[in-house]
Amino acid sequence: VSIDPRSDRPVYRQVADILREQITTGTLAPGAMLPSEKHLADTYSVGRDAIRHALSVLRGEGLVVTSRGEGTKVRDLAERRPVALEDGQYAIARMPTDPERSALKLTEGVPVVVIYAHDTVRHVFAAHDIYLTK
Amino acid sequence: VSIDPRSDRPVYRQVADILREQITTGTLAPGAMLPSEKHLADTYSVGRDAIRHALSVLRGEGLVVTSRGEGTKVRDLAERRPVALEDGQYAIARMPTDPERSALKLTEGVPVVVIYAHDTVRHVFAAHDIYLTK
DNA sequence: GGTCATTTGTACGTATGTATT
DNA sequence: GAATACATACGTACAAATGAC
Repeated sequence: VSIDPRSDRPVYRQVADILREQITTGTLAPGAMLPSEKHLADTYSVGRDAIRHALSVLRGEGLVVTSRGEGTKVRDLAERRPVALEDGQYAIARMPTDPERSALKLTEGVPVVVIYAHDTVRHVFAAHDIYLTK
Repeated sequence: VSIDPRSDRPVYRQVADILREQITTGTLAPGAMLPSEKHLADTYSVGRDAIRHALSVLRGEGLVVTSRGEGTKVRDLAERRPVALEDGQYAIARMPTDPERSALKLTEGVPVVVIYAHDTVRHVFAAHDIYLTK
């Protein structure tokens, strides 16, 4: 499993593919720490840019979580929990605003789901924590 | 309106704040092109990195769309359309996979909403195109 | 409590590829 | 074809958070 810089597929996506494979097959188990960005960069002989971009992809997919000063670990895919929409409520998905990121302790690349009732915000969830039902 | 590199608030967020302000107040009207990344970088005396990061934030919020070789323009707001969840359907939000990005012509930083019926994907939407109702 | 090494976050620069005009 | 604009990818540097000691 190696990186081809000349491939049409961007390097950062190749790295994301490799790590995703390791996560979904269990080589990297839930709760396990990934190697540091520097270590990964050295391992695959790519820049830290590409590694960070790859990790951002995986965060967006809800596969890993990253903490500053600590590192990146495999999420417990334990489960999204159901959230039901009530009458008169509607939901949108988008990237979080700054206060939302702070409140939910979200890292880069993680979307939120916002539930409105009568054009007022009722709930804000990290997207990978929930699924919406009728 | 200027950037303070010594502020606690990251430069890219300060830039995003400025542009967001201009969009929401109408200084940058829907459909209007933003200055190029290079132009913005020169204007605010920051690196292109910070500009790109700022634009990524705005894309995630659904405020602008970016096309390679063309530029970034202000989205027509208030054009999310309602999508109703049917019985047995559920929806999740996340960042898109690669095929999804291609199919929907999404750029960096834009989440998707995926509708499932009986654990099978039924629809995939760019998050900023829709809102979900019961 | 304080110090240090480690790790991620931000920010700059440069270069090259690719899509659009 | 040429110019413009975004995408990717490398490098460097420093700040800030964490954990170990």
